[in-house]
Order: sequence, then C-alpha cells, then structure tokens
Amino acid sequence: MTNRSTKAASRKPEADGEAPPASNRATRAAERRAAIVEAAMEEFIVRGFAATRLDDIAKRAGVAKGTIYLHFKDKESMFEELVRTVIVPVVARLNALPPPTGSVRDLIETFAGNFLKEVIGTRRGDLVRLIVAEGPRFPAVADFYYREVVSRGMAGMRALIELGIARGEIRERDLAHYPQILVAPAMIAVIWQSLFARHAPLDAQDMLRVHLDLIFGERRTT
Amino acid sequence: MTNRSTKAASRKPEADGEAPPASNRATRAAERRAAIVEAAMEEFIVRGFAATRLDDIAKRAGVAKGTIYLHFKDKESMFEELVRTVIVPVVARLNALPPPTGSVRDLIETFAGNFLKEVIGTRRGDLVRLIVAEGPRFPAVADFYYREVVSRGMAGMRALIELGIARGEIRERDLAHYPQILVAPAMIAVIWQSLFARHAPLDAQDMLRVHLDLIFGERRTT
Amino acid sequence: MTNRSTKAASRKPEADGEAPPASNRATRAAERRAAIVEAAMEEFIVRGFAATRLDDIAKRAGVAKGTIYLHFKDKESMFEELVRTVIVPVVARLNALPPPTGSVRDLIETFAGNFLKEVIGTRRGDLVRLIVAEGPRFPAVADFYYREVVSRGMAGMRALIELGIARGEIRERDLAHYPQILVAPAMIAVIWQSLFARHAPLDAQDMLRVHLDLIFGERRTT
Amino acid sequence: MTNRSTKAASRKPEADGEAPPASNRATRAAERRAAIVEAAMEEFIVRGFAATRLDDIAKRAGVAKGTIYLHFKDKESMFEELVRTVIVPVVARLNALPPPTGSVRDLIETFAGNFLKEVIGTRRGDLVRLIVAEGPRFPAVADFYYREVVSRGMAGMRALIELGIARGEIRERDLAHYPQILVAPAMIAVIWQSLFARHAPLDAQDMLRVHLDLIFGERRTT
DNA sequence: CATGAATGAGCTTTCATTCAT
DNA sequence: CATGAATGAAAGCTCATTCAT
Repeated sequence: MTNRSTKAASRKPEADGEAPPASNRATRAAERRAAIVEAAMEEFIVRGFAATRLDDIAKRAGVAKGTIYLHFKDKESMFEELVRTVIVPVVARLNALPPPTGSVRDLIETFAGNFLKEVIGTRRGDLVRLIVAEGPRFPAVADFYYREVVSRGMAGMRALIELGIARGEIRERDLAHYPQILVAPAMIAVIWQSLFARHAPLDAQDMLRVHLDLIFGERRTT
Repeated sequence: MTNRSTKAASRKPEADGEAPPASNRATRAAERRAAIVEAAMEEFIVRGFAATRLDDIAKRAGVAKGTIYLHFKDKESMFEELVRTVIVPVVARLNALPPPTGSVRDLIETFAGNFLKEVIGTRRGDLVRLIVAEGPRFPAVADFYYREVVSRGMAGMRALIELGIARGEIRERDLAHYPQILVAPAMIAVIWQSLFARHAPLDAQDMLRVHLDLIFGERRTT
Repeated sequence: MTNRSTKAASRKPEADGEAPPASNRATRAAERRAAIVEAAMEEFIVRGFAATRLDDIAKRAGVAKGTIYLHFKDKESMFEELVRTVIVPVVARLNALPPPTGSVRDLIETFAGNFLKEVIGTRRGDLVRLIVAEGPRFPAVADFYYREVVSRGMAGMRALIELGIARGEIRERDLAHYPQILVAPAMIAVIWQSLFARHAPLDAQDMLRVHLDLIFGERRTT
Repeated sequence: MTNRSTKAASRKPEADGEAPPASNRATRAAERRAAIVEAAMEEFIVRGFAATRLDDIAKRAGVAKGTIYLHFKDKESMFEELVRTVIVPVVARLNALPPPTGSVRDLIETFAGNFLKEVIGTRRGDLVRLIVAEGPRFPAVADFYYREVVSRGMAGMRALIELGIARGEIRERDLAHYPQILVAPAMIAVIWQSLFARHAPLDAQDMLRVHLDLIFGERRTT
C-alpha cells in the first residue's frame, strides 16, 4: 500500500485513459520494483519467509519470475530489503513529527490514535508480527528494525516520559527507565489482532485509554 | 543409534515368549514420542515450521525418519500436536495454583516471579514467540492456544484484578476490562529477549516491578 | 561397462529367472551406484559436463533424481568421483602387468595391441577425450588423471625405453626424455576416432606399427 | 562502456546530415563483430560452450547483449562461425607458405618452430583443445575443421614426407601413409600445455627436435 | 514396530532470446 | 542499429512421505 501511492501518483496523468503507455524506463522499473515489494510483503505476511514461493510473488506482482532477480539478489536479500523499504518511510514520518506542544498526555494520545489507525489491524501491523516471527532467522532484519525503529521509538518515548515527569503529569518516576511499559499494550494489541481477533475482538482504543489513565491518572473530563 | 542398542536388548527376551519383560512396548513408544516432541520443539523454535527438516528432528531425537510417521500423521499434525503436548502440562500447573491468600499484589508478584523464571528467556518463551510466528498459518494452533492458555489466563487475571479493586488495592476500575494491560509488559519481555537481547538487554524483573507500582501504587516498604 | 561386471557378477545367481529379487541392501545400493556411474559416463561423454542433465542420468540409470544425491554431493563431485571410479580399475590392471620378458619391442607391441583393443574407439577412449575437454575446468580431475595415469604411464614408458636403449633395440638415446613421443600417435588415434573417424577412418593398428618401425627400425620378418 | 563513448562521438556529426563522416557504419559494425568474436573465443576457451554466458561475452566485448544477435543467429551459430572466423586466416597463411626450398628437414623444422611459437601454449592452442572438446557436439565445427585444417595439413605433410623419401632424407617409406605420426608430438604438446603444464612443464621444442631426429636420423652438426 | 533408501513434486535460480525504446 | 529490461523454460537440488526389509 505504501509504495502504491508512488505508483498511483505517477500514473495519475493517464488516469483518464485505460492503457498505461508507460512513462520513461526508470519510472517503469521503479513501478515494477514497487509492485514486487508490495506483492512480496503480502505473501511473506501470509505464509512467512520459508513458505513463500517466488512464483506467487511474481504472479501477484504481475511480472515474470526472472524479473525479481533484476531487482534483488535472492530471496533472502529480497526479504531484508523489503523490510527496509517498507520501514524507512515510516521512520521518516516519525522524524517529521510536529514539535511537542500541549500536554504530554495529549501528545501521547495523538500518537496512540495514529498508531491505532495506521498500524493496529493493518498490513503494517502484520509486518510487525512478521518481524517478530522471522527476526531470529534474519539477524540483519532484527538489527535494522532495532536500530531504525525500536531504539528510536524507545528514545522518543523516554523523552516524553521524562517531560511528563518534569511537568508533574506522570508520578511514577521509574517509568522513564522502561518506555516499553508505555508501548506494551499497543504492541499486544497488534499481535492480538493477528492471532485472536476472530475469537475475541479487542477494543484497542479503549484499552489504550485505560492504560494512559493508569499512567497519567484518570481524566476528569473526556 | 543410541536407542537402537537399547531396543535390540529389550527385544531379545520376548523373542521366545509373548510377554514384555522389563519396560514394555508402550513405555518405550512413549519415550520415543517424547524424544521426538522435544527434538521437534527445539528445531521448530530455531528454524520455524516451514524451514524445519524432519530429517533433523529425527537425528536429534535419535530415531529414524520413518518412526516419526508412526507417531504423527504428517509434519503439520506433528507441529499442532507438539504445541498441545507442550502446553498442556503448563495449563495443568496453572490450574493447580494454590488458593489466593495474601494481598493481590503479592499474588501477582509471585506469579510474575514464576513467569520470569520459567518463561522469559527460556525455551518456553521461545515457544510463545513460535506461536505468534506460526499462529496465522495454523488456526488450529492459535485456536488451541487461545482456548487453553489465553482465555483462561485472561479470566484468571480479570478475577485477580476485580479482587484487587474490591480490596482497594487497585484504583483503576476499568483495568478489569483489559487484563491484557496487566500482562503486556511480560509478553513484551518475552519477545524482547528473543529479538533484541543482544542489542539491549532488558531487566525484565525490574520492569515488571515498575509496572506493578504503576497499577498498585509504589510500595512503601520493600 | 567396467562397473557392470561387478553387477553382472552379483546377479549371476538369479540369471536363470527373470525377476531380480535383490540380494541384500548393501548390494542393491552398490548396483544402483554403479548404474548411476555408468549412465553418467555415457551422458557426460556425449554432452559434456555442463550440458548434461541430471534428469537424463537418472532416467538412463533407472533411478529417481533424488537417488543420485544419496550417492554424490552434487553434479561436480559426481563428475570427479566418476572419473576416479572408472580410472582406478584401469590403473590397477596396468600395475598387475606381467613382468617384462622378451624384447622391448614385443612388449610395447603387446601393450599397443591392448590399447588398440581396449581404448581406441571405445568408451574408454571417449573418456580420455572427456578429460581433455573438461580438465581445465576440473583441476581435481586433471590432477588425479595426471597423478594416477599420466605420470605412471610416462614413468613406465621411460623405463621401457631405457631398457630398449640398453639392449641396443633403440638407437635414439634422447627418446627416454620424452616418452610422450612414444605414446603420441596412440593418443592422436584416440582423438581422431572421436572427431574424424567418419570423414577419414584411421587404421590405428597399422599406424602404430609404422611408428614402432620408426623407433626400433623396420622389422625383418612379420 | 568504452565503446559507447566512441560510438556516441562518432555519431554526433551525422546527426545534422545524412552522410557518415569518418569511419562508416560498415566499418564500425565489423569492429563490433570482431570484438564479439574475440571476446567469445576467450570465454568459450575458458568455460566451454555450454557454460559460457552470452552476458559475459557481451560485457567483455563492450556491447549490449542484444547486439550479439545482430551478428549471429544464436549461441550455436556464434560458436560455429567463431571457429570459422578464427581458423580462416590461419589457413590462408598456411596456403601462402614460401615454396619449398632447402632440405625437407629444414622446412619441417621451420614449420615446427612457427607452430611452437604461435600455437603451443597460446590462445590458438587452446582453440585446438576447444575443438577437441566440443567437436562431437558440433559436427559442423568438426567437419569444417577437418576440411579446412586437418585434411589440408595432412595432405601437405604427406607431400613433404614423400619429398623427403624421394630425396633420401627419410628412410621409413610407410610414414607417408600416416602424416599423423609426424604431427602427433606437436598435438600432444598442445594438449599437455593445457592440462599438465603446472604439474610437469614440457620442453616442447626439445621434444620436437628429438622426434625429428627419429624420423630424419640424428643431425651431425647443429 | 523401526528403519532409512528411494521417490518425485516442487522450489530457487540461471540464462538464451526477444523487443520496445 | 544498439540497447538492456523482461521473459519463462529449464536445470540443480531439497525434503516430506512411502514402504520393503
């Protein structure tokens, strides 16, 4: 989905017709690569790395099997680059967050709201589960994910917690040592949706609200 | 090979009669099955379902490849039964917990301590990650795990939380709706150990302490 | 052909019936291996290493593709071991040659006669051409062939030449430095049969006679 | 890439007009073809026909893969035409040999000297081995080689031998039936250099000297 | 019951050939 | 003419499963 936007954008001009006459070669190649990445993500999420067939990725991407090898060295590097490709824009957006104005609770609630909308129960959430699943077999992936997402996320959360403590919004001072506690319910929600949603749907939004109440104290007015 | 000699030895005596002398056949079969289950768990955890070779399981279990098929229909059912086999005694022990005496916080702390010792960073923790990883491909596994472990665990936690609320130990009344919040940091610790321990070791015990402080209020005396 | 003898020998006992009920497992395995080696030699000779398909070898050997991998690590080692397997008995027979009695010329003529019958224009001759063809890509094969066949052959020829010189049968004393000259026409005959036989058949026997006349002087009586 | 710049440069001038200024198209095409032939020979010699990749030939020749198909129908015909292209000038030079003056031995020694310098241990020698290697798979190549090189060479050698016999330089009259004997050591030297040079270097020049002594009798004075 | 050799479908990867640019 | 991205048939190799011993 992410990469599709690029493609969709570059196609807009021909949106009124039916046949895509293709722009220049570089663009075509980029589109193909994006299609492969998207198809691969879909397949890897559904079947896992080992059980995914390149044949299926090619079919879903609408390219020949050999084409995949014009963009990726082999299945492994495809998987690793795929994670990079999908993660990078996410990190970029996090880095481009607006400067912290308002109360820490508001900030975190906004953030939680975005997470809820854009991760939990979406393809992006499935990617997280995929990384949990394949991480041990792909140290490069786990490393990358830790470096780019986890460590930055933890640092950001810690800063917010410290701000909250300084402002008197948060009483539990040791929380700054374990930003994981802050995000744990959100992560659990991600996993829950993947595994147990059909047995017992989870109101993630409400759960996150309760969790924030636990940390910041109950809100007087909603 | 090891087991072969044993087997040959235990068979000789019954060659002339009908009665099994020392350890009977059923026992030996059960031992074999246990060895296979153990070996399979090891391999599945390290390589995941699809990438695990029956050959390796057989070698590790010290049996022939064909023997596996005397105990399991195929690779899939082996995986599913394996999870059952490993999970069941855990559930049994949870059911056999001592009746709740003392404060709710003490109870939960005891429970967390056990979890810390017996799950986080152990083979059992890896099994949890394995279920997260393979769950979507094995509805039977996810179902079983939800029914036997998750739903019971959630129910137990909810009961404890309600008790804590009734006794005034817990102030956040809505917490009873989301026992997931109570266990989330513990689950995160399990996953963290599998994926990021070498980048940033996590003091799970201390984290859980902070989390309980958040729920029950800080302890006055240690 | 070489290896078949082994197989044929072990089959003799059942030669009166039609169905090969198979002896013990080890024998069966050895037979299969021999069949693979023979089929592989045939295919490699006809198509060369790179163009030979394992599928065809398997089909010709009457086994499944996977069976080949029970006996050989991969295509390359199959080729290398094949050469070894086929060459070894040849070397063994050379080593078991009768002690040199009679004139040197008679000895060499006998040897040439055997070579004529058993190498030139036979599968064994094709193998020589195969080694010439693939040697540069398979140093291990060229090494082995040099060590086991060429260097020994050269040493043997040199000894014979020196004996001939000592006895006054050979006048050209420097010939001992280049036993290659002695065998060159025989080797050329091998190659000629492979490449040009259909354009211009070569009477190898007569050519070798002329060559020996050149070295030993013309024979008075035939 | 190298050639690209040249090409671009040579094309610019004709952009405004129609006439090719400096080197015309036919010349450029011929150069390209020559580059492809050269590169192909190199690759075929090193890897053999089947294992050679057109990609590598194109890269080495500095042209695009598609360009090869402007000059050759497919890989097979490229190989066949390549052999022709490389062999033809050699044959031409042989035909342009100076008229036989001086003794036959001198003639042959001169010839052997040239062979030594220009074939044994050179790329041209490798080509001979390549033809030996691939000949059976490429009847057209073997045919061509036999017709253009072997049969002519044999005829020439036979004429020389007959001359030598007539002049009394050669005593072995039957040698004229087997000119192969005359060239055999030279061919063996070619093959030896390809396969065994690193195990046991061969002094081809001295070997040929000894061989000629065998045929013509030892030289009294050098 | 237990074995492990044998099977062959299926998977990843390569590469000759084509053709729109 | 020249290019090189794209194709897809084909090849090497693996491994779950079977079954004669």
